[in-house]
Amino acid sequence: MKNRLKVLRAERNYTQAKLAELLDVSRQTINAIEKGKFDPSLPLAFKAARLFNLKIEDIFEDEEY
Amino acid sequence: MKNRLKVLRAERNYTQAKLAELLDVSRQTINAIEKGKFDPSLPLAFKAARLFNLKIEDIFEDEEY
DNA sequence: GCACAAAGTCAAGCTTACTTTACAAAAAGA
DNA sequence: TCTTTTTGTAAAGTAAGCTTGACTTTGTGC
Repeated sequence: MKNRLKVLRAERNYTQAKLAELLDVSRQTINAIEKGKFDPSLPLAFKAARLFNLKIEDIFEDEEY
Repeated sequence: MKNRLKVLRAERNYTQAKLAELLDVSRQTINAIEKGKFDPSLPLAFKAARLFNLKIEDIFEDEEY
């Protein structure tokens, strides 16, 4: 699953640590998700969408087609 | 996390078993999600959204506000 | 070049998503 | 009522999401 977290972070000048704090997860979790090591849980995806004022689909892209 | 799976199923006359098959998970997983026992993974949420031609947000409702 | 911040990564452990098997309760049809 | 389908639930196991702590690598500014 691809995602635009890195770009969204850059737009707001957030570090991985800052984003982690805002989403209430560890910095390593943000790093792992950005790096595609695993997908976020649905609740975490919702939190990110809320934070960035976007739809989940606008942040995460399902590649299973 | 609330969800409209039961209603969407009803609209299409799907049993839990049928929906499970279409989403490639076990029947118990569908039952557990409908019953609120746990949240689906993000990939599974995407699959459901694709199946019903809806946005994830139109099926699953985050209650964390 | 050096110092510091940011990003990347690893291991061990815990929690949650999901599996299979199995059985009971409820609903629906004859 | 009896029979069958559907739903609910439980136990035990595996896999994925996430944690903390620690360390290395990369980037940036002076």
